[in-house]
Amino acid sequence: MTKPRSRRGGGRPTIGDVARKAGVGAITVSRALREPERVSQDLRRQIQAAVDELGYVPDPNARALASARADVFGVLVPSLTNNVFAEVVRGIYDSLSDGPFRVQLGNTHYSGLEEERLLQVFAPQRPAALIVAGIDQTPTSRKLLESAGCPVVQVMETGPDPVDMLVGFSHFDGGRTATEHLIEAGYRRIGFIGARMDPRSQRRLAGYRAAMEKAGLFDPRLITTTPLLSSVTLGHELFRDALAKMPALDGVFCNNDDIALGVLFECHRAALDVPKTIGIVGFNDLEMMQAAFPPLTSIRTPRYEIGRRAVAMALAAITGQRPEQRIVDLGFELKPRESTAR
Amino acid sequence: MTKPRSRRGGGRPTIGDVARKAGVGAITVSRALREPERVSQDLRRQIQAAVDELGYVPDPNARALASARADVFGVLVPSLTNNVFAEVVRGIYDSLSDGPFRVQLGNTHYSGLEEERLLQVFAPQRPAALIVAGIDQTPTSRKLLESAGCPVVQVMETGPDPVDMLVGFSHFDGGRTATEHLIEAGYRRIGFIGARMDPRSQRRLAGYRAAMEKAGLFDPRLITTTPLLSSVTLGHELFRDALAKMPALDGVFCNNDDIALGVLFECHRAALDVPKTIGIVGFNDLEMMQAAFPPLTSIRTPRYEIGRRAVAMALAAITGQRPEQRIVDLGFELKPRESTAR
DNA sequence: CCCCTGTTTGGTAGCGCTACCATTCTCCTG
DNA sequence: CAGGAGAATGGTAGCGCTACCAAACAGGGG
Repeated sequence: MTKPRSRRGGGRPTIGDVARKAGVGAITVSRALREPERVSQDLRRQIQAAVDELGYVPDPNARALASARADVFGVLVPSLTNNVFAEVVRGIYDSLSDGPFRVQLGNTHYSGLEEERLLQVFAPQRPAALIVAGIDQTPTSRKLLESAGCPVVQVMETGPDPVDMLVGFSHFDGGRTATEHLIEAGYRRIGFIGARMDPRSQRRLAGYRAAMEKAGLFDPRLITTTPLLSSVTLGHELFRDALAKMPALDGVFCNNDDIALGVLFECHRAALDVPKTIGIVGFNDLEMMQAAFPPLTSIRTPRYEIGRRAVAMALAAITGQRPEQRIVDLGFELKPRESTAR
Repeated sequence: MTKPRSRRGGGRPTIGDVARKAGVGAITVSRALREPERVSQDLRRQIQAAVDELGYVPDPNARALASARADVFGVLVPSLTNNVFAEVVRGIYDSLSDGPFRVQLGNTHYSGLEEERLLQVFAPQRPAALIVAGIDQTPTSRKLLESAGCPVVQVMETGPDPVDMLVGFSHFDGGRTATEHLIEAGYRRIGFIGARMDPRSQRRLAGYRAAMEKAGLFDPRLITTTPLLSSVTLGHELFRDALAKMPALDGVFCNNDDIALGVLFECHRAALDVPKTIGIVGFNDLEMMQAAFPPLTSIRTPRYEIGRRAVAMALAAITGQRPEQRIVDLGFELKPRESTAR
C-alpha cells in the first residue's frame, strides 16, 4: 500500500507531470529540454505544449544532483565596489543571462587566503566553469583550480602559464605606455602614485620604472604608495606627500583613475596648472575621465569585454570546442587628453 | 545482484561515509551538522572528527532537493556597476559570508519586466529569502514575491505597504532636505538635474518640488532631466542645457553624485564660481564628494548598512524571530560642504 | 514494578532529475 | 528477405540528502 504522495516540494509541476500530460516518458521530456535535436519534431511540440500549459520550470538542484554537474559559473573577484571589477562582472552576467547558467559570485577582498577559502567552497559544487581574477593564486588555490574538473578562466592579466585559459592585458605594458606618453609630452620628473598595491598595481609600477630607467629619469623618491584601499581622498593626500618629497615634480602616473581624480582636485586647490605645471595620467579610463576639467589622460582597459570573452571561452570549452588560443590579450588603449597636452 | 556503486559524483565523501567512519547513522550526522544541540556531546565530537578527517563538505544540491529549501538569498538590483547598488550588495555579501547561505544575484537593468523574468526564475528555486530593490514592482512581480513562501525584504526606500519587510530611507525627504539646504544658504533659482529618472529619482524630484513650492520658488523650467543612464558627462551636458534655458540659475540639486561632479567640472570650464555663483548639491555622498574641489555638499545615504540590515532582518525571520518592526527607516544625512557655503 | 513521558538515535522512503542500458522501430545492405 | 546499423524512446536505478516516523533508552510517578 503506497502512501499518497505528499509533495514536499509544494506542488509545483515536475518532469513526471509534463511527461504524463504529453503522453511520453519522463526521460524523453528531459532530453527534449536539454538536447532537442535528439527528439523527434512531433514529440518536441507536444512536450513544449505541456511545459507551457503546466508552467513547468526544471529544478536546478535535482538536475545538479542527478548529473553531478551544476549549471553554475563560479566567479571570484577582489572587490564588488571597485568599478573595474563591477564592469567585468557585468560582462559576465550579460553574457550568461539568457542561457541556463547561473552565476555564483565570491568577493576575495584582495586576499589570497580568502580566495582559497572560497575555492574550497566553490570547487566541490562541481561548477560548469570558474572565472577568477588575476594570476597570482596561492599554490593551494592553483591546485584547487587545476583539479576542479571544469574550464577555468583567469582574467584581467596576461601571462605565460595560465591554469587553463586567460583573458586580459598587460599591466606592465600599460604602465610603461602611460609613462612613455608623459615623457614624450615633455615631462621629466614624473611621479608614480598608487594605493593598495595588488599584483596588478605592482606590474604597472614595474612598467613605469622600466620606462623611466630607459629614459634615464628614474629616481626611487618619485614613487609614493600606500597599502590602503584606493580612494579619491587618498589621491590628493598621496600627491601632497609626493610634492613634499619632490617639489619639482612635473607629472604623475596614477595607478588608477580615482587617484588621478584626487590629484586633479589637489592641483585645483593648490592652483597648479594642469597640464602646464603638472601632467596627469590615470589608469582604466572610467567614464568621468573625459568629463573632467581638464579632461584626464588615461589608459582605457577592456573590462566589460574581458568578462564577455571569458564567458565565451568557457562556454566553448564546455561544449567541447576548446578554443585553440588559450591566452587572449585584449590590449589597452592610451587616451591622450588635455591633462598631458603641454 | 546489486551493481557496484559507480560514484557518479566523482568520489568525494558523502554523509554516509562520515556516518560509517563515526559509527553512527547517516541521519545523525545530518543532525549533528544542522542542529548540534539535538545530538549528544560524545557523538558530536566523533562526527566532527570524521568530518575533518574525510574533508567532508555537504552537497548543497542534495540538501536543497531533500529539504525543498535552498540555502540561497535571491538578490535583485537594477545595476551592478552603479556604486550605490554595489554598496548594498557588498553589505549583503559581507553579512552572509560566514554563514551557510549563498547569494544569487540578478541584474534587472532598471526594467520591471526583467525583474519579473528574474523572479520567475528565482522563486521556484525556493530561496531562503529574497531581497529586491525598490517598492515599485509590477503587479505580477508583487504576486510572485507574496507567494514565494520566504521572507522578502525590499530595500532602498520607505513606504507604507511592503510585501513583507522594508529597509531604506525616504527619497522624497532627501530631495526636500537638499533643496531646503540650498534655499537656506540663500540660493533662489535652483535647478533640478537628473538622469535615468527611476522611481527613486522621481521621488527625490517630488521632494525638490515640494520644497521649492513651499518657498514660492518653483518654476517647471528649472527642471532638466533625461531618460539616459546617469554619467558625469551627462551631468555637464544637462547643466549646459539648464543654463541655456535659465541663464540666471544660481544653484542645482543633482539627482546623484555623478551628475553633481559633471556640473562641477562644467563650472570650472565655464569659470563659474562655486559656491558664489552656483551652489551644488549631490545625492548619495560617494567618497569623491568630500575630496572634490571645492568639496561638494551631498546627502549621505546608508547603502552598505541597508544591505546588512536587510540580511539581518531576513535571517531573523528565517529563524522564527520575525522582527516586530517590519519597516526600518535608516534615514540619511545632509553633509553641507563648501559647494553650498555662500 | 509498570506505565508514561521525554530524549536520543536510527530506518525507510522519497525529493526531481539524469546516466545507463534495453527496447523498439525504421531503413539499408547483400 | 535475413541481418545489421542507427535513430528514437522508455525503464530502472540511483545522485546525496532530509522528513517522517519508529525504536530504544532513561527517569519519575503511581
